Amino acid sequence: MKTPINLSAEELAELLPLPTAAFFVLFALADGEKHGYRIMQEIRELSGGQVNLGPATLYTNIQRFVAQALIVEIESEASERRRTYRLSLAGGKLLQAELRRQEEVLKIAKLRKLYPSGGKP
Amino acid sequence: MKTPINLSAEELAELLPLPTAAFFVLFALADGEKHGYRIMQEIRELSGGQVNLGPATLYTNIQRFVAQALIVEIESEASERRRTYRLSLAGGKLLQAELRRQEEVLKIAKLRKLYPSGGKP
DNA sequence: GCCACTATATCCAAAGGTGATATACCCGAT
DNA sequence: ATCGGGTATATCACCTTTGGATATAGTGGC
Repeated sequence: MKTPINLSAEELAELLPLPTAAFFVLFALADGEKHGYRIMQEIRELSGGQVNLGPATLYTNIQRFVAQALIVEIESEASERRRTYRLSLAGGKLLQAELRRQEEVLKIAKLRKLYPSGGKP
Repeated sequence: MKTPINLSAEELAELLPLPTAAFFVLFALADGEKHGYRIMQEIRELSGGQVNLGPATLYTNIQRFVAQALIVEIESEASERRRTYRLSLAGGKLLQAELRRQEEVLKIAKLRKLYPSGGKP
């Protein structure tokens, strides 16, 4: 898997909706570069402990994203034992598309008054 | 699979986050009872064609939800060839919990200004 | 009579997720 | 100094979820 493939816009659209674990990996990287283990911690924190990736889920997702060129490994940090990643342009676009998709769903949910969205208490 | 099990609150919480297909099945039922095929159409419409369940995904999800007593089969409609379902109380609670979870994520995304959320056009 | 659509159901393979296990480094406490 | 816990990456084997294909059958238009 040495050749990252640059996905077209159509191929990017076909990745939607993202599975939860995949979404959170991109989401965790959205506010800056991180190494794998840090991504895992971030996801646990972001989700209030509700989403907890095991190492298998984490690293297979990272490897897939690197192969798809949605995230990029960068050489920073003197520490040899860490591999640090950041979102690529395509990865950022994909994340935004997914967030927009999710917002559409919540809009419909609010219109249908499906849940007490902290409107006014 | 003749015995639907009533899940406790803890068991319900462990189902979060819901996989996309499972979420949409509950979501499609939120505004009223529907039969299987209608659920499928509703999901396609709700998602602007982005989510398209195959029959296997649809019916295995329905069967699982019935077994978990998250949806209930009801006898309405003279038509014999349709099986109509509605959300159970537990199913409704689960859907709301999932919607709340998703909203939390989007709140964080907005705080981090990760995407141009259609603020005011 | 035929075709497209509605409707449910199952088979099978592919994709995705998870716990267990392994390796190894770092650091603080005993 | 060493022991244990946390950091860090990686893979295995199993399971769940998903999706395309296939099957069956009723309905409605033309």
